[in-house]
Amino acid sequence: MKTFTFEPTCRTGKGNGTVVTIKDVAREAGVSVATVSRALNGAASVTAQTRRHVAGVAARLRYVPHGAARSLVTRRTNTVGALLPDLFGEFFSELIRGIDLAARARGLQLLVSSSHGDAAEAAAALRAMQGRVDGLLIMSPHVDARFLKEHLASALPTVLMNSSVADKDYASLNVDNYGGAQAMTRHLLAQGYRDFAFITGPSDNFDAAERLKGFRESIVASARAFLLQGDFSEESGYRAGRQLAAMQQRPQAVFAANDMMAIGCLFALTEAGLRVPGDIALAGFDDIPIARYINPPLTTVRVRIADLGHGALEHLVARMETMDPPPQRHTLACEVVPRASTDDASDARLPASTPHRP
Amino acid sequence: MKTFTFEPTCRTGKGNGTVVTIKDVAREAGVSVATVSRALNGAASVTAQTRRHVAGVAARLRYVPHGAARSLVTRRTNTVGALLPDLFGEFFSELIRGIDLAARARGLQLLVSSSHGDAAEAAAALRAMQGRVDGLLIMSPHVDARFLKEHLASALPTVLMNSSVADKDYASLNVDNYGGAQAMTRHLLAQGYRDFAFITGPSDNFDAAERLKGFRESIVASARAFLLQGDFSEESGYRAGRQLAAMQQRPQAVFAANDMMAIGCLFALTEAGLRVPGDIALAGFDDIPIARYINPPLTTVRVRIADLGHGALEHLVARMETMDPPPQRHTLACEVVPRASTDDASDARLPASTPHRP
DNA sequence: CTGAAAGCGCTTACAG
DNA sequence: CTGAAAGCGCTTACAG
Repeated sequence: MKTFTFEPTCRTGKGNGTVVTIKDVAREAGVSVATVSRALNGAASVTAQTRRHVAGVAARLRYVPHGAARSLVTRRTNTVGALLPDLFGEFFSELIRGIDLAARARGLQLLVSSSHGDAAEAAAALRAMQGRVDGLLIMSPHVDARFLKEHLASALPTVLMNSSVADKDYASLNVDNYGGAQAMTRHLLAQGYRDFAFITGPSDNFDAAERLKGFRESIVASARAFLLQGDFSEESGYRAGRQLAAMQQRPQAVFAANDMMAIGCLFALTEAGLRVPGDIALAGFDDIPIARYINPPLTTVRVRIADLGHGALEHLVARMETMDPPPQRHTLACEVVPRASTDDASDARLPASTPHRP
Repeated sequence: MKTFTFEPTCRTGKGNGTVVTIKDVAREAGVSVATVSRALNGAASVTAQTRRHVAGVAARLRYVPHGAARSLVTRRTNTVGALLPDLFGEFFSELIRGIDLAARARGLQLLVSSSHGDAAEAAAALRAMQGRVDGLLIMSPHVDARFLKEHLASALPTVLMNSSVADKDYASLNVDNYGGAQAMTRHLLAQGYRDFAFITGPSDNFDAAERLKGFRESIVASARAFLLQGDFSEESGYRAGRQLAAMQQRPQAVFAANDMMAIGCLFALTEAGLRVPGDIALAGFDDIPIARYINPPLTTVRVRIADLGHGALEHLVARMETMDPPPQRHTLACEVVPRASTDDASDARLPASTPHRP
């Protein structure tokens, strides 16, 4: 209530929208700013009575601490950054969700940044985040060990997600793309398929390379395989499917390096009058939600994407708490989900694929 | 190179990971911190030569400005916050993508927060963001005008997305749910359907209420309609579909308040041996990607979700630049996307739905 | 248990 | 064109 006549900005004014600071609260409450700080931050040394009083005044004034000021002195932002290549589609949706849930549980805010078309953009994004976060989660095809040494402050805790960086200085959490592709290949072999086509992902993509490697190294001597170049897009899968349909000697089974390509391929095959899996079996990788809904439902490798985000954040928190132990590289297992696209007899077929009158 | 023997923390040390500050750059460059600040921020008053020199030293030292310190003095964080109810699914994925793209283009960072199960959680999230962002994008079922007056600093620029808040004090951007439902209803009427079922969304959801209203107020006198309660989940759509299948007098067409319920409904209908649209037509709302891929492809109302995010951010930026004009309420149009689920003869059918041998 | 004071790393009038 | 100094809003030893 003590309003000074000539005070330029009405600091304690409850009328307009001027920012309320800790000083205003201290003045109103009749205590020092130190006491306000302690009371509001739950320091043990404050009387319960004082705490209540200060809290009441702060609430009445709608006081919100200035984050930057606090960060400046505490050296903590309570924020983690997530540097992602894109935000489009289910994959990133799930990834962010996993990260967000874990961050929330830890009381951390989440700063996101995406759409880095090239290394320069990624570097700019990295720069913009540094000095604003306590830790960093990075997923980017443009990022290698050299890039990180160049652009990342070594003091900033960081965890790489699905990264090809194998440098001892960086912690990471990767999906076991190799193991997943291997498991799928063995599954197909176990079903009796011996003649394969593999639709690859982009040649510069680490996930894609690992999946290809897992496939390649699991093919037994008695089987044959050839590659079709793709780029993870539905479009490229469609093109591959057209090629397959045009062949006179078609493979028995197609393994696409991701679900979107498998779906594109499926359209091309069906369009050409081929039945899946009757004429040709088809498998994907990722288990995106659509995989269950298409006709026939798609056999694929399930990647628990939200778990990747969650796990990476937990890993990051561990590093933020103590940078002492050397960075660790972790791997997240995936599993084969058998559905109708590789097996006519599968129970996994959805009712939608076998309509009949009652 | 001027290293002082007893300096406790090796500030200019390029060896370890201690934080480099503007002082270190100033000392190394042999200028004042003011000059470093000006040079790095592109002030016009600095010599090109000085600027180059300072920039070189800063780069060599891997200097990154401390965001909090800068924010404290500039009163800007260059960050906007997005308060969302959830991050699950295509809708939020697209929304965040739209926001992120627009924010990037404006050089703004994006702080996200989600998963507010109730008003208390939303309030906590709101609090945590204030004092850390220059503006706020809010989408939350728990937020009404009273909540905002209570928890939101009036000085913080804010834009509500898809909000029922009609208070003159708040800016907003809403999808035209009413108009979309109206357009779909008229489309179905134009196709000759006269007997409808409408599967509603959650009763406390604003989007759901607007869609229902749009449907209700567009039904002509010669048509009949009844409601089935849903909650936007696929599961609830499935239940509605079971109910429909069990009726002896089925409606000619079902309009679900969102695509996920339409998909659940489709499964139940197909499972019961009913053909869509032969026995019963089906329409949804949202045009999520799956809508195109199911069999038959789903007639729906397209909501340009990324545009909602993009538009809301642009609206917010406008308010951040000048709070002078009174808050405005904008609306984003949507459009009917006719597909096979309401029309056997539609060209929109995917090849996948008409397989045949060559 | 509380207060006065220093200081976090910046930017920006104010002089020169 | 550049520097010295004040100050942004907090927290935290340091005294009492």
